[in-house]
Amino acid sequence: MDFRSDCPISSTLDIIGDRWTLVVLRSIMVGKRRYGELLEIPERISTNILADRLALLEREGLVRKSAYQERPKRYEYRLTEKGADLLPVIQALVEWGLKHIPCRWEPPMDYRTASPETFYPAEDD
Amino acid sequence: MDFRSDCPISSTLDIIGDRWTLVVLRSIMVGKRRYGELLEIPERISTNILADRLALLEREGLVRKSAYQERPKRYEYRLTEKGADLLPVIQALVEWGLKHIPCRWEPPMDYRTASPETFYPAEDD
DNA sequence: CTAGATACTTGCGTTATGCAAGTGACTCGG
DNA sequence: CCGAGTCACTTGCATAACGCAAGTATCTAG
Repeated sequence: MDFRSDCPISSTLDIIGDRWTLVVLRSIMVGKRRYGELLEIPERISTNILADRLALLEREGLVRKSAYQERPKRYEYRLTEKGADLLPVIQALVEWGLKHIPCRWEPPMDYRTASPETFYPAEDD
Repeated sequence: MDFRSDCPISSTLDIIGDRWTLVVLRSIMVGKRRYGELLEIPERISTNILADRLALLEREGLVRKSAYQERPKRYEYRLTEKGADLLPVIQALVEWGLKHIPCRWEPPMDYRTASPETFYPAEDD
């Protein structure tokens, strides 16, 4: 990974600063863990972009892929601590959106005030 | 502006979710107000992208362009309340970057804990 | 052994970004 | 009044990212 500068803002954006990465992360946070589930989000992400973003998130250590069953082998994606730590960014986006864009869907309050730890319950496997 | 969904997260990202917009906003927050100053940021933004992002920020009402002198007429860009309200997003990006990316430049603490009002001192003109 | 489900990959056209060079308004020194 | 300089962009063109549709690979149930 090379960064545009050593500013922590631009560097973070070098990793997650595009149209889709945080949307995928948000979706995992609200419980969508499988590729098929993620394809069904209302933003209509396309298959190649989703695969690409999941690979990027895994490569950057924000998400971990693990088999949740054998025969047939199926995988799910879960947040790591590094990924869950983006919750404050996402929460700040929620607050800005609700204040400045009319008629947005309002997430439940417990999501808006949750802490990152809520989203990586078991780092074991 | 059309949005991918009515989720406040994806909608906010529809406006500012690219590689450059928040970097420009950050630069304005730390006191760079003129086109020429903004061109000198360490991330090396190109002229067309900067002009494009400034136009977008103005169109979306996050930034206001105003003449700071006549003869020769010169303009500067200042945050509106709507733009300054993105400070929490930027601060969250700072904290994540400092925690998870090694060797980043560390902004002064008063920037990291400031509130949006700091950045739109006078809405008059 | 064939249909269906899951999880991707490939191809290809459109949009966004990056780099270099050019333009237009103004100002100042001679 | 003329030419050089500054500021704030704009234009042209090449590369990278995104969006859509279709195809592939693996497994499983019937």
